[in-house]
Amino acid sequence: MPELPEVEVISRGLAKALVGKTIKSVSILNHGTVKMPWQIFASRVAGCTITRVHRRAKLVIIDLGDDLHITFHLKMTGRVLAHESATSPEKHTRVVFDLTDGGSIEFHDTRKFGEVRALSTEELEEWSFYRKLGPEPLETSVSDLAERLVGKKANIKGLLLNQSIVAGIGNIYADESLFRAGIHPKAKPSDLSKQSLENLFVEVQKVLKQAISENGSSIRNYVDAGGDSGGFQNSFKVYGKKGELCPQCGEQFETGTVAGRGSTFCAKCQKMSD
DNA sequence: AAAGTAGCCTGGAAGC
DNA sequence: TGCTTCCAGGCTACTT
Repeated sequence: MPELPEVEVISRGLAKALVGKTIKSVSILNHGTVKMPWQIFASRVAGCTITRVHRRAKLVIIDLGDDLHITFHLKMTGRVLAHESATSPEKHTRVVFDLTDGGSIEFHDTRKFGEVRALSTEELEEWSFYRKLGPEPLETSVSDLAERLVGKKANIKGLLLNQSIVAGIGNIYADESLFRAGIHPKAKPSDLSKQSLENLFVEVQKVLKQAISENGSSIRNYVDAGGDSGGFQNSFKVYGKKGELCPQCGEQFETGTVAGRGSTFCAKCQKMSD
């Protein structure tokens, strides 16, 4: 499931491949993927030239000039692929943007959770999901990030996953950051010092940066814009390590549901309070 | 206010 | 072997 690092890597790859290219036409193979009237979507993007590709939270955003933006939310299994020449759609290809140079952009999504839109700048800024997004964790100081959690009584993992508090963190990087910071996923910020919360975000930033530098994590079916896998999954310390032993203390990792998600953690190394 | 859960989807793994 | 069940999880909507 692509999170901030994977979406960042995809966006950078798409930017290299696509800026300056022009969309000729669109084929919508699964109408449910396009979260707006499909005729409007198709007519808006046809003939437009790609000026920039970037990321906000877990959204890939392709700018078509100053006032039109294609947004892709990959959810669990979405992929955005840039092809240099004609390719035939696969079973799970949902939307194809044909380019005037013979290439294409393919939105591939096994489970159909992914969402694609083409919005004006005003529509984008008024979109409730977009409007509520919290700050980017790599563009905000750990002090400011920690301040958003201070005193809260909900479990900390749920807060990290809440996109309106901090944008871009999902289950993998939440578990990894909490383990590295030595904080239990069910700990409450109200039981932790500001110092501990700042340290958590130091670890969040380190983990996200390392994952980006290793081209993201490939579990299940993540691939970048060119179809290549990432390498950060080899650096996981807790995520998906159910039944294994903690490398720090040797105790067996615990697993359970926290904030509605599968969670793995070390009950000995990860504290509930300061 | 906050926490829990169903639902959206599919395929791969596990269980029988 | 082949069937059924479970599980993965980002996000919304609804309930407690």
